[in-house]
Amino acid sequence: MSERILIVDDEERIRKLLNMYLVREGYEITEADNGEDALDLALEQDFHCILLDLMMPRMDGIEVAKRLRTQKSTPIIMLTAKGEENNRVEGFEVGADDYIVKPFSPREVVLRVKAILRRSSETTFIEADASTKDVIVYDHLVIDNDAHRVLADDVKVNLTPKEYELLLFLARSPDKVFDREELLREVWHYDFYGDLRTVDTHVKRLREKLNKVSPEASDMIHTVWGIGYKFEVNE
Amino acid sequence: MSERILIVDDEERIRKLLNMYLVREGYEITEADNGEDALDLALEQDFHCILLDLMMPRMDGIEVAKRLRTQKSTPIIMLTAKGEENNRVEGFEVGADDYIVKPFSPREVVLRVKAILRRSSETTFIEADASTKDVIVYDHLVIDNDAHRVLADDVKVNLTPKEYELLLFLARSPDKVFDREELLREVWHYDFYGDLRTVDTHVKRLREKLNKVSPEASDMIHTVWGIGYKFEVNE
DNA sequence: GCCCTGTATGACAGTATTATGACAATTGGA
DNA sequence: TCCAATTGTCATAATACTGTCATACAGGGC
Repeated sequence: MSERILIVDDEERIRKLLNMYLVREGYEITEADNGEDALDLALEQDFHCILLDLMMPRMDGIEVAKRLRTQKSTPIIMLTAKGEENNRVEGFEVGADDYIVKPFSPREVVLRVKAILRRSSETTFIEADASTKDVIVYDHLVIDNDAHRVLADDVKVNLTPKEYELLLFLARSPDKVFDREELLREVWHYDFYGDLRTVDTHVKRLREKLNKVSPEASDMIHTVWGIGYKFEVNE
Repeated sequence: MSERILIVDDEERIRKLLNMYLVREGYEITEADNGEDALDLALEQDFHCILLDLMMPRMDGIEVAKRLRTQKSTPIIMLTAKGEENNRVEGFEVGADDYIVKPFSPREVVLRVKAILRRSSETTFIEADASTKDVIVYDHLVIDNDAHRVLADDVKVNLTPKEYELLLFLARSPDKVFDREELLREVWHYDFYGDLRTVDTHVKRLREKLNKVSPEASDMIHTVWGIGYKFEVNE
């Protein structure tokens, strides 16, 4: 029996994007494009989680959450545009369980949904994620995400935000090929519609910086001809 | 089996904030928005710790603590607004184990809760409080939190309260990056909704004062472009 | 080898982010 | 109350980062 998720956003584009990624994970999706419908749906059906846009015409996310909370405790993940972040606290006040700032990466949303569902299903078991320090270690490359620091052969490499994000994303899924479109969506986030070749340039700059310190580290970023790039561990 | 904490405060905003941070640490949370419910809950269930607001309608924290203490010795951390501090002594009289003044930093609360739980679990073993001395020592920088004094290359640096708090906060989590929002929440406390750039200005002033005495000490405060700041130890 | 397609590179202009300095508001004592 | 220190905000200057494009280069099929 798959878990049911309600997606609420007035932008169809966002709904479809989330839908696609969540269906792929096996969730059953329902969509609503306004707060009123969302509230009705959420009250009459039992969803396991609700992805709720903050800003919507007629009834906004805060109001939906507030009213829903008088009846049910369905987990809510608020979607909020940058700049609306001041509503963040207000969102938590009315009982949102998590917050995602737009534009998000679809993969990130999937991870958060999973986290919420896990949390609400196994309230007994605690994962001490305090100790889960976020460090990726390979022979010639270490990425410490807490410190936001990259070491190639023990030498610090200064990366720009995009270079860092790109490397982190690739390194988190070693040996998996991503095409440029996918990378733009994940690293540049969904609202970026730029030149695919932008990725190439960033890969170039990233390799350049790594290569200066450690050719081996630089070589971990492979070009897959005709497809895209991957972070290769073996060999 | 996770440890159970009861949060008692009439302000929902405060409850949610504490809830969020404590859940993240793996604690199991129960909330109450008034003293009567709190007392009932605390008597019928066994909590490992109670976060108790001092000022509440109907039955205040003092009264709750007093009555609870006739039956149980559950550790109590009192939450008290600035200006209510006169009740502090009275609070300790009725058996509060610790005191936190509002507005607090969420992280601070987590630390105190951990401390209380640690203390109550190892009542047999006494840790020599010499080791608990709150002094942070680095090559070019010493922060003596007992004396509230900062030495850069053995020279005393006069910092304003905010500068001091900022430095202390950063230095307590070396190599970890904090964004401006997080710093505002932790150093400026949860009720501050100001300009994010306020952080920049304080960092500037802090660096200025440190730099005058020890450029090395000043350089420990790193800007992480696109993210925020961190206190860097290595290199 | 030759061509076609895809990738790497280098330069540049535009954009975003941070540092700084000045000022007003606030606070905390004397 | 007034003064001095501290604090928050803002405009501006100084930096750093990005995306795009034109061009050079490389891989693969024939």
